[in-house]
Amino acid sequence: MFLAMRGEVEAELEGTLSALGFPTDDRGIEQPPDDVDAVLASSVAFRLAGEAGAPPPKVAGDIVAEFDVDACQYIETVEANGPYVNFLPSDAYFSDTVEAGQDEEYGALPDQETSVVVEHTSANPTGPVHVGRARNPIVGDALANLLEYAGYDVDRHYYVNDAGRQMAVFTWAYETFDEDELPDPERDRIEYDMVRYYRKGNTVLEEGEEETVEAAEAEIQSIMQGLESGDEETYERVGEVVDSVLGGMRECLGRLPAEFDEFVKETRFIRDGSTEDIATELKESEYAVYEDDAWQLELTEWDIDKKFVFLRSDGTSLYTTRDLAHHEWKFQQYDEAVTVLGEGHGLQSQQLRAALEILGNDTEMLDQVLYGWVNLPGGESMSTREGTGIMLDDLLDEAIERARNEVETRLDDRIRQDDLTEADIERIARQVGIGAVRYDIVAKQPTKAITFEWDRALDFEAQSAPYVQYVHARACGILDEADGTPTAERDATLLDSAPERDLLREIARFPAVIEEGAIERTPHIVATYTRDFAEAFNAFYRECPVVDAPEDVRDARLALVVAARNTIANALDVLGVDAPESM
RNA sequence: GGGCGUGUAGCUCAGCCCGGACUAGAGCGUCGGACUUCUAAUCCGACGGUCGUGGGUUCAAAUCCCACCACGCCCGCCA
Repeated sequence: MFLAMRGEVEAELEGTLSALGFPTDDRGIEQPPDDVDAVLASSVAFRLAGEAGAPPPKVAGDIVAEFDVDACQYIETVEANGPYVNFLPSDAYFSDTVEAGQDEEYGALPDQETSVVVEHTSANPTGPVHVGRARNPIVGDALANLLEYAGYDVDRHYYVNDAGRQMAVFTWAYETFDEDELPDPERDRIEYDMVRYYRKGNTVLEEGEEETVEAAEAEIQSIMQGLESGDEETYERVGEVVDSVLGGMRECLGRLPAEFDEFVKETRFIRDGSTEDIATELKESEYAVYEDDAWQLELTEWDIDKKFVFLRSDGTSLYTTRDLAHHEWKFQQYDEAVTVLGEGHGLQSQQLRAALEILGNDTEMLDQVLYGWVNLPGGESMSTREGTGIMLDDLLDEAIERARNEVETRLDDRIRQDDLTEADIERIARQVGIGAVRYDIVAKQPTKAITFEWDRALDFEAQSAPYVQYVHARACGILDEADGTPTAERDATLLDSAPERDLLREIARFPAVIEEGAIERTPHIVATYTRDFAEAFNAFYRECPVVDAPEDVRDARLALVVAARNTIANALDVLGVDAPESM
């Protein structure tokens, strides 16, 4: 109802300002601080004071006098408080919020009739997913969820870099070394098995005998040429390595869970000739220069000093050239494209954007969300090739293990008699453990750098997933105890205490949080919201008994609890965090 | 050197895009309280801040502009 009320305030305030002869472009609508009863307020009187030749409070008074409250369903009164114009909610605001909240889909916005592709993770298929990369699927998945809630038609893509030198090295190594030359795999899954060849190959290339290295380089070059020229046999050889490693990584990401609608291979854009077409088109552009035997783009017009090489001196394409074809392909199929990528790709993403513009694309369609690295204490970075870093599998295992200990130590203190089975304990440990990891990462602005520390990543205290999950479990506990759904007869005017009203206000603004997060591409504001919401719910829980309340109050409060449960369940769903019914 | 990002309580972070009720909010930690009650993974209270520094714009700056400092990332015919 918040969105509806904001619409009313926007429209009526515009009319009011216009009637008073003021400009209407700046209406100064904002959310007042917590200790003010209003849902919305306007600070426009400040800025109009000069024009009106009157002090702000006088202007605010004039606006209040002119404002037509009767035209608004959700505004009870408008009042001036010093220079501010405050809009207070009507009974309908609260009762409609209760009604809207009964919908299990509450928070989902109407269909925007816009398709958007969210590309995230896209880690090179060289080995197990480590924590340094894990921020990408967690942020990307939450962003995709958020856009879905906001009414967009979302596809999730993983762009597979299967055409670069890394994969040629990997293929050569896989075909060259015997299993018995390698250490035991760290975990029984295919990518842990495979990465041993990759690491061995890189070690040999760095430290091996000259002759060995030369022979290897020749083979690697031949694989790369095979890929570039569209040789079927080469694709099959490389594809075997790529597909098996990727299969394992996919299982790992599935634990988060992060799932994809499509794995788009880079080689696809070589094979269909689109990369070559792009290169031809770029050569003809006014920004193209041929220098040092290579084709480059001069991008100073975009404030990029570094020239962008799009064809090597041997005539082969580069990663970013292929990515241009990839992006044009996305533009053809979707209305908008969002890419989540590490901050290391900052320059490349600027070059990509500029080149797409040169090719005549509307780059407004493209939104690149950058996130900072996750480093090890001491500033060491995580590397698949070097084998440094914390594996995501290990982090998740540890998180589940610690969560299980928490569940078990609390078992004896439980008041609620719902007899958790071993399977329940396992499930809760998984929900809480993985939820804590995801929440910890998604709750922060992605641009902040993170240093990985076990205890911090696995902190189950407040401002973490379990804190919010507990609210959901409490709401479920009440509904469980009340045994049965609330009757259709519910009178929202009975929900008139401060904790009830505060909770309703939080419920009411959930759709606005979804809308803002989707527009700004900031899933972390949903996490911030869940904390505010949890605070409001816990105050309600403390002060307003539900099950033992008089019948009419009980019915109203049960409906409120249902709305609260749906809200927090969906907010957690956006974040990709499970909502346990019991914990 | 250039580009991008970050800098808010001892620690981890919201708030900054779009200036206004901010006398800057949370959590952790510390100290002190609350379970015969719908789950205490909760709640209540206390302590804790030159919002990196300096200038500027404005009636009003954590928020906008400029300079500087610190840290991170990038500046490959790698991906």
